[in-house]
Amino acid sequence: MPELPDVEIFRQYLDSTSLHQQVQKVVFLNRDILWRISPAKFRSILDGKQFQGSARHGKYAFAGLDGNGYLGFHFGMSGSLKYFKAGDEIPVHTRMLIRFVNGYYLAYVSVRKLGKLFIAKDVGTFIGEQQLGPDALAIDTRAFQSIFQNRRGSVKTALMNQQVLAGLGNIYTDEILFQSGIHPTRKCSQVSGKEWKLVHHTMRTVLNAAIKKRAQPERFPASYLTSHRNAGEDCPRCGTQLEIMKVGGRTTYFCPNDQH
DNA sequence: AGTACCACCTGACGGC
DNA sequence: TGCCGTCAGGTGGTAC
Repeated sequence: MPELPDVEIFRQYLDSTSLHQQVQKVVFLNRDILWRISPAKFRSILDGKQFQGSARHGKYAFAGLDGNGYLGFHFGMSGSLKYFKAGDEIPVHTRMLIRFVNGYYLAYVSVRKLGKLFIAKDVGTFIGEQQLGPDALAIDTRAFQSIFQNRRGSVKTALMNQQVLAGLGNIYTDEILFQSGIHPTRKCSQVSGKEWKLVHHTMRTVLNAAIKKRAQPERFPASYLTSHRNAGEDCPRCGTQLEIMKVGGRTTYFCPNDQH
C-alpha cells in the first residue's frame, strides 16, 4: 500500500522500534529485492552498525547508519516492515531479516518483490541520482504551482510522476483530484493558478489526514473517494455513479458530476 | 515532453 | 472443485 502516507508510517515504525540497537546479522530469504549491491556487500555494510535516525523522501524511506550512509527502502506495490521477537513466527513473504543483538528482528516484507533495498551515501545524492521531484509534503504552494503550470500532459499523470513530485501514487492522486473537483484528464495548462493552490492545499490536507489515521483506508472518512473504489459505487458527495477509466495506464475513479 | 505498451512478481477474485 | 483470465496503491525500459 505504499504511497507517501504509508511510507511515512513505515518510517515512524522503524524509528520507534529499530534505532540504537546493534545489528548482529542480516539474512536474505530472497536476494531479488536488492538493488545494485550484492548480499555480501550489503551485509558487510550493516554488520555491527546501529540505525541512528530515519528520513523519507516521497515513497522512499532511509535509515541512517552510524559511520556513514543509509539503508534505503522502497516498498513497491506490496511492501512493509515488521519488528518482532526471536521465537515469534517470521512474517510470510519476508525477503530480508535484520537481527539485532537484543534478540529482536526487523523484517522487510514484500509479497510481489517489486520493492527494493539499497545503500545510499546520503539522501540528497540519492534524490539527485534518481532525479526525484520535491517531496509532496515539503513543497510550498508557490513552488507547487510553478512545477505544474507549464506542463503539457494531464493533471493526474503529472501528479503521479515521481520526477515531478515525489510521493503521490494512484489512490491518493485520485482522492486529491476528487476533493479538488478536477477531472483527472484535464491538461495541466487548463488548470488556473487558483486551482493549483486548491490542489496543493487539498494534497496537504489529505496526506496529513491519512498519516494521522496511520494510512489505514478503513479509518478514512466515508466522504473520501478512497472508500468507494468499487465498480458501480456512487459518489459520496452527490450520489452520481462514479466512473472508471484508465489514465496513464492506471485505473482511475472519478465523479463525472463533481470533477471538471 | 508525453504517451503507450511491456516487463518484473505473487495472490485474490470472478466466471465457467 | 479447479482452471484461467484479469487485476492490483510501483517503477523502468523501449519505441513512437
